[in-house]
Amino acid sequence: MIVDRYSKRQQQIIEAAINLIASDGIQKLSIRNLTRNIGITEPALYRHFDSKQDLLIEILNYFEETGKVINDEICTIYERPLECIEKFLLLKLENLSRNPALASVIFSEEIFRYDGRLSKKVQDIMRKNRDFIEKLVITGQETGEVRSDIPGDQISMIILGTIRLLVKRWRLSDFSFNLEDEGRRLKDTIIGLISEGK
Amino acid sequence: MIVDRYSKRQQQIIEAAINLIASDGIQKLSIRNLTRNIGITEPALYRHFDSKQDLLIEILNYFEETGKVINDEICTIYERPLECIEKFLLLKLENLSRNPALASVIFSEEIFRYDGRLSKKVQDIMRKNRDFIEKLVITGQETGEVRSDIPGDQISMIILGTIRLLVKRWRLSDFSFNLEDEGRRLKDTIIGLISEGK
DNA sequence: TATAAGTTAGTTAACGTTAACTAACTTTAG
DNA sequence: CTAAAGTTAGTTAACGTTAACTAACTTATA
Repeated sequence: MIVDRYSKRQQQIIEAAINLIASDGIQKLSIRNLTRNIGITEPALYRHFDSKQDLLIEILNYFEETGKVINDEICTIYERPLECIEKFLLLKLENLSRNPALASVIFSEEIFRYDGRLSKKVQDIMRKNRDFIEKLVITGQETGEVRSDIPGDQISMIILGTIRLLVKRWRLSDFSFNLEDEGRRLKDTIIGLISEGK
Repeated sequence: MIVDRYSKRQQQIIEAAINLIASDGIQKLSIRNLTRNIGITEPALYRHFDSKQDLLIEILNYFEETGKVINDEICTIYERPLECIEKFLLLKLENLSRNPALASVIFSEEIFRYDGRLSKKVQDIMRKNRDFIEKLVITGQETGEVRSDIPGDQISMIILGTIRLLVKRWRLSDFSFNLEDEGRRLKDTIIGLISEGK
């Protein structure tokens, strides 16, 4: 799993960290916690990662890469922009559903805020999704699939903002509802809302 | 300012805390920081608040109360639900614009996540806004002002989610754009989108 | 047998909080 | 009206805990 540029132990550490983040939130992730969970001592971790920051960066990298895989996949399989937006939403929701830790990480900008490298990375990930959707919306407006009476950046803000809030509520409710089901309903509404003509 | 149930010193502490939160984020707010900023020693703070948690609760109370004042004001001045939603958005954006710390607090659920009292309070505040908008949307649908082809809860999610994302971007960009201007544009779009007929 | 991966036993820095005490007021009592 | 008693708001010094991290030594592996 994950990526082959990591050793077995590194993969194990990253996976354990993700699981801990998923269950207890990112700010409960300490080296103590993490290493105890794996069954090694704290200093042993430093044989595999130079610092906690480095470990967190690798976790963010992992999520960034899986996100990229999703986006690339969409582009090769589907052609119509509106269809791509639809698939984007479905795949992202599915991905979050399977990796609740990702929801924790997505909403941790506040925690990373004053760590330059980490907050830059989180913002990068956000920006990539934003750019991806915004481009789809704009080409959709050019092909006439997406309504043109609203600026593309606003449409993308509506799409991402709405989904983000759904995910936030899912997380705050301790994942108590089915994200994919609710997301599908919301996706249908959003697609209907931004389509040209009725 | 604030409320008269606090002493001068308590008000000063609360205000200083809000300013520190605005500039450095909520998780940089330590008793050390705060008291140094005011010019008293750490233990002196405990003459005015029993614990840090108590202080944070009071800060949240303050924001909750100003939010309530806004909502009550809207209800007495305006009648048409759509008009109320419009004013709600404008007043909230104005309030955030004047109190950037509020944006920090709004997005700190992740930090409070494992403090029962604090996370409950934050969720209360979120829920109040949600209920307020959802009710307006539903009565708007009944009076025929708001489109009825989309469930009310979804419309309220679109409204709040979109605005939330705008505020989040404003915060992540270090308040680098004019929130009220951008918000007004977005508000017009949202109102157009949810109005019945075109 | 050298190196990778682990251990024990620490370090430094920060956190919220408390104990013990004091200067400067205000209130009460003789 | 003055002196004792009490209150308010502050001080210094320290507490116990936790955080990330490290130096030095040991074990396991290729």
